[in-house]
Amino acid sequence: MSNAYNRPDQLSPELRRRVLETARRLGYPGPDPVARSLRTRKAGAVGLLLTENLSYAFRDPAAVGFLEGLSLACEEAGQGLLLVPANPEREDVAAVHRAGVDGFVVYSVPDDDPHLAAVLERPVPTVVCDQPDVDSVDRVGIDDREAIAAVARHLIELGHRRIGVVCMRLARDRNDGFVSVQRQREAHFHVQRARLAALADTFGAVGVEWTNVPVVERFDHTIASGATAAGQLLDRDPDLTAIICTSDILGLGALNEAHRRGLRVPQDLTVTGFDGITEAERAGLTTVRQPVLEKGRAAGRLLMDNADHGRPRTVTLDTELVIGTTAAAPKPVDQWYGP
Amino acid sequence: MSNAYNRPDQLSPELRRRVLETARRLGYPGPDPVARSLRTRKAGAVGLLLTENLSYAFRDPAAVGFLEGLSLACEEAGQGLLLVPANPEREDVAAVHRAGVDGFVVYSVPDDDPHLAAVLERPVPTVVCDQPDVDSVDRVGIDDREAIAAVARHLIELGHRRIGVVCMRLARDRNDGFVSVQRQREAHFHVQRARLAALADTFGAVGVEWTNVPVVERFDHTIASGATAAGQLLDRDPDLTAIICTSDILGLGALNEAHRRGLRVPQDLTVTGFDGITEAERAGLTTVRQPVLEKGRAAGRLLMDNADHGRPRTVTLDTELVIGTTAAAPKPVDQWYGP
DNA sequence: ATGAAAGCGCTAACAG
DNA sequence: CTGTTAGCGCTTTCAT
Repeated sequence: MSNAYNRPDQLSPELRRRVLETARRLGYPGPDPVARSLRTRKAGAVGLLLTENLSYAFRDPAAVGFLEGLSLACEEAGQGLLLVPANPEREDVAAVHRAGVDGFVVYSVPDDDPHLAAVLERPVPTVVCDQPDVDSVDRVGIDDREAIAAVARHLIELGHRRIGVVCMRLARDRNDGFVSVQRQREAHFHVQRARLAALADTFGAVGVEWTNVPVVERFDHTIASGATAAGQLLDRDPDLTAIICTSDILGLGALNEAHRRGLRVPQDLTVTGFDGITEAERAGLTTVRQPVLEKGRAAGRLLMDNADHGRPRTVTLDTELVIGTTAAAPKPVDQWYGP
Repeated sequence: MSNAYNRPDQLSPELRRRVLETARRLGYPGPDPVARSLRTRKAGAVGLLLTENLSYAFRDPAAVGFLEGLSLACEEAGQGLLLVPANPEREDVAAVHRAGVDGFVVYSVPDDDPHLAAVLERPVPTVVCDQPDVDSVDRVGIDDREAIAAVARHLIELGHRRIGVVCMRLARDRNDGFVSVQRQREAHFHVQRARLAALADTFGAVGVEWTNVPVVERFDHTIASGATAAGQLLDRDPDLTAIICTSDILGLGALNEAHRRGLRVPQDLTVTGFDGITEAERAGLTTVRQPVLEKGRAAGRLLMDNADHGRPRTVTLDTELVIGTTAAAPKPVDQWYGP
């Protein structure tokens, strides 16, 4: 009977037909997938853990791109994709425990997130992407330091020395405002930490004292947040010649705020982003393009490719500096004040 | 032991702590979610079936909106969301059988899709959204006939009589080109069928012979498809004064094609869409706004709201005609030729 | 508070 | 080709 459903080749087509028909007549709804999974030890699905509310994944274009890539890989392998409802507000890890999956992909999660810990305790393979800085687990990402250093070098060449930074959340607690150097260094989001460190190094190398560089953090990753963050920077230091944002979404917000204040971009203010989302390229934002779709696909393939790897594998994807129309040399007057 | 994990209240905290610690020391990874699901008869997840390749769901803004709403509802209920990899090319229904879920949401699927049939055979509740025209199952959608009739009336008032239509795929077979009235009537995608029928009725009421109205179908739902479809219409009948598209994506393509041909919109050609996606509203497309996010949320809530309903429930959401800048009265010269 | 046992529905292995 | 059986890991019930 089981064979009729699972091994069409093991019995005659005629018999199979008869069995199936009888089963249907008896109201048998087909094999229970859960019982089957228990027996075969295969759930046929990949779990995805995000730090944000589930719905956020569909609002952030970069996350959507990642999901598209991941779903592509799942489709190739005939696996389902289970979005795990891990609300970051609550510490409720139960959803991770309840997920019937053969493996996890963890995307954009702080390294001290209890959900991440719960995933790592599960006896299934895991691939982390971007944020978590976890040992002994497969990982896919980009070279965040080098990627944003390219932006920094570009601005340095243009002559910018008086800069401000807008970054995404650095830890699980909400901290909308200026960020101490200590908080930067202790950031639990690996990507943000790496980008800030690289900016500090690169600008430090040309004599910019990083402790004097204002960095503003935003918990919510929205265009509106980017705008208020840029406003905060400009309020404190109206002489900034450039605002570096660690994401395009924030960068688009900074652009809006500049326009709102009557600042011309790039004549009066340079703005940069990070990610290379469509909206940003359309706005001409100078940014770093990263292959978000490829990241998702690579993560999925790594997970599904069951070559039992002795040591954790790492996939590092390429990025590209995109010169848009939002960065230019600072106005001469600014350079007279400069260091 | 089971109690230690599931009923913290049934035993002393001290004991619980001890049990858990011992378990961990023994390398026990926590209760197996699949075995638990088998026993409790709850998978803790909702399955989503789409007719397209999984990854398509992340490329179409309307689908993304639907997913956002659905994930919102899942999150509320603490349920996971399992994207079922149902490749429409293959007839492989196994993925539906393997899905360990407590219910299904079916979105944008033709009424003769074998995946849909497989879902309906599973002994779990199901909610269909938009496309499938299935009896005795909960449904959420909009009044497609009335929604597009509003567009038709608007164009009629403006004076358009010589129109063409671009629609999405009408059945599972690829048919990129003009559509016979019969194929329109037999369309397996309920939404497309309803919209075409409403257009026929509304224009028919003012004396436009529907058999003379060219309708072009596209299998792929992309901007590029919309462009070539519009081109096909204009090639056959350069005197068209308006092109009605059954989606914004197609409408954006039609807009592109018009520009490419040097046709001014709306002076030389009127173009309309359907959905109300952001990109369309930004382009000023005259369209019908439908609450895609609400549709997803409503579908999820309907599914999760376990009030055992005697009869199937239906949720019909409101739509709104959005007057953009892509529709205007046809040029006088056209009217001279008109019927 | 703890232990023992039944059984969820299936698949894989083996005997006929 | 067909029928029988053990057991996947859990939760629940009942007995101690």
